Amino acid sequence: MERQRADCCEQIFVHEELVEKVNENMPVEEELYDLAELFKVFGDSTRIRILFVLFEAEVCVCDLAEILHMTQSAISHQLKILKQAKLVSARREGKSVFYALADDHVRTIIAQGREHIEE
Amino acid sequence: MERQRADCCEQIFVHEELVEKVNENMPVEEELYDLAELFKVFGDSTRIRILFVLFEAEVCVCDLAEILHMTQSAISHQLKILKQAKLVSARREGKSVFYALADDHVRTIIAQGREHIEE
DNA sequence: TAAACATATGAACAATTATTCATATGTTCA
DNA sequence: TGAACATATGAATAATTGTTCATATGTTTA
Repeated sequence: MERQRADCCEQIFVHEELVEKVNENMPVEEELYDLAELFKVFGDSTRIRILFVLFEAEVCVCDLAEILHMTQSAISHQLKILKQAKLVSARREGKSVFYALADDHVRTIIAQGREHIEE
Repeated sequence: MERQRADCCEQIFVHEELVEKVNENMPVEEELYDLAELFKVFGDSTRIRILFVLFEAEVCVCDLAEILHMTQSAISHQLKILKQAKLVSARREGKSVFYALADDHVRTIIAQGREHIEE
């Protein structure tokens, strides 16, 4: 098996085999970007707290604001981000808009995150 | 069952029952913060790309830099963040330092993320 | 020990982002 | 229709963050 010389290292560490495997399994640029964007959404404790409320029930914006002791505007801005990431869905009922979890990936991802930090 | 009046809404949306359930299951402030910090680490495409390389093999810093076409310094800074989050582990071998995935939560979390965006 | 190599790190800069404030949009009801 | 309410949103600000550059630390070998 031919090996590839790495420009930066004197030693021959980068096997061509490895480079091929990486290139095979590395998602395309766009998916990498989308993945990072998705996790960025989980990377804010206000949004995490919103998700934990939605784990229990479908809730309207003003109740979220009240439960989390934050302004309506701050909650609304964050809900927009959660909705764009398709982590929550919105349903209007009269003057109010009720938000709910969009699917169960959210629970799994957060559960795995909790498992990781509890080690 | 007694219901609680929300200050912000005229309607009675916030049930005391719900508030109790939320307070029961909402992690404490510190865990919420740690969770958000963990997901922030996944929220950068350079770090995601590093993880995808480590899915295939244990790799040294300069090879990561070469494979990902980035400077050694940029990679090293990101590896520090991944290591602080205990997502990767480091092992020195002579002049080189080899990085590897720390555990399988990483794979699960990224797999769930991919599933979510591929819908 | 000195030189060469691999990695780590502090400072600086540009870019991104969460919240606040003011206000706009959308809905209900008198 | 107009007033009251619930939500959404643009602009501004402060705080955070990824990369680069220069350099420090740690290791090997001649």
